[in-house]
Amino acid sequence: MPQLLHRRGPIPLYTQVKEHLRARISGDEASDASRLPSERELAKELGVSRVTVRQALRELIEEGAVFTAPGRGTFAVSARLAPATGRLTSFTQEMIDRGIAPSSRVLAADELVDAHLAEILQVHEDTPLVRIRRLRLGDDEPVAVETSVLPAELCPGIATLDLETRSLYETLRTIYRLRLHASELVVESRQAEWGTAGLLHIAPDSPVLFIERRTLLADGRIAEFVRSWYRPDRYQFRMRLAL
Amino acid sequence: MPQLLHRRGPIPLYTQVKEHLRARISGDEASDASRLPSERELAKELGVSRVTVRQALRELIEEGAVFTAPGRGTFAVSARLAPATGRLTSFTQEMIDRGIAPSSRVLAADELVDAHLAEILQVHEDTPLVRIRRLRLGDDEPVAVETSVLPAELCPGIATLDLETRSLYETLRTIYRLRLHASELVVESRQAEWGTAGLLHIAPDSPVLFIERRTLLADGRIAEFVRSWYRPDRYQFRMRLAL
DNA sequence: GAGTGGTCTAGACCACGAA
DNA sequence: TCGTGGTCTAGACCACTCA
Repeated sequence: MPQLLHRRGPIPLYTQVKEHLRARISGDEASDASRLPSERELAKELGVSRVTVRQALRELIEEGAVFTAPGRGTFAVSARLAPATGRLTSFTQEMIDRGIAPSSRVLAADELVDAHLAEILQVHEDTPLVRIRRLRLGDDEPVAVETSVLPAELCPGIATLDLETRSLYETLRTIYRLRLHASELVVESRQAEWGTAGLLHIAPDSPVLFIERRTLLADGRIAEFVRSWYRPDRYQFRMRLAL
Repeated sequence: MPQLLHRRGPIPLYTQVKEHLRARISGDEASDASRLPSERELAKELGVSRVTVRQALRELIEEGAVFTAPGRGTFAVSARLAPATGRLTSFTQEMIDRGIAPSSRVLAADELVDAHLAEILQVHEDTPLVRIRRLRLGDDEPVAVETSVLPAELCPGIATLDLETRSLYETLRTIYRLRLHASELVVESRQAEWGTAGLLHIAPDSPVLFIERRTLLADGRIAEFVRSWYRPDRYQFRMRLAL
């Protein structure tokens, strides 16, 4: 058996096992719902413990790439693209995935104090906030209007940075070292207001997809509150969820 | 230390540890982002192995209830409701959570053969299909119109069962023993068609939240394809996602 | 340097499914 | 009956954080 696994390297063994299994699965595309070797066989074959194999399998299960059936075995979910469940992609990534060139135009970026917004962000009502309003474009056509509000202390000076080509998430992660943890979304169907309709080049009162998002840090603090209005013909919200 | 854990019972130890920790977290609501005892302490205190504690913690992390910081410790994400990430709740459950009494009226249930629908369900074009069209109500007011299409072989005779009080998911799970695995969703904002608008008691062309859903079995087969039209004032799509 | 979570090992017993 | 995944144990070493 080839020695594929690096035991001293920086990559955990179970990650290597996972990649090995992923390659194996996509190699066998022909066979439908093909069974993988048992956990014990894999452990022996790769020279690792069964616990390590199980950790690799657990992550593949979470991604929807395989499933287990107690008493029967582990099976690949083949013949389909299996995007990870419950993961959120940014506007930027979403556009790239669809083969559309994303860009942004900053309409406004200012600092303010607002009791209502402070309550939404769960900070004291006189906390300074940053508000960024952007027009999101796909292939240079308007796709969405987006207003982000953040506590100023989390990202001092963000309004002066380049927010037209860089993703806001990337900026928060790399420049401000914030560990973004989860998002809470509310998705609605609404009528476009006059101003929004004008920016999106649609008729006032025509339907828009309205998404409200709060992004949380690992410790539960709220990093940003975003309201987005999407042109329904240019953007649909897609998601894969576990049951 | 009290003997809280049943070792012979049907409930896995790590589940009991998880519930113990959950109770402990919600007990300490006052202390903010409070640190939990270390994994080794918990293991000793509860008389289980560290691996078992880690499995409990892993599930709490997935639910967003705690987070870990290597070298520092494990912390509760306190002072907030932390719904599980990436989980989908049924219409029935969603209404109950909001304190609204859900019900349904079956508008039509028939068997058909349709090449276009068969393609969506990824079955042969002359496969018999079942189509169920329902009006979903909350506190006896119309909330949504929903059309479900399923391969007839997966659920023979379903059209004759009670679909007004029982959830369709529950019926598929308990009566037909189908293991529902994941859903793929597309959420859009649309104008209401004439017939849909009438059923929902809204004006034609007013915005509706349109959700298209394909539910997959563990082996990748498609169990159902659902199109739903929601009244935007009575239903918003809520979700918590990992980043 | 002491304590933390992250990784890894070599065993063990159980319930379940298939032959 | 035999093999499967599910659960559980008692250890071990590592990189990291914090005092």
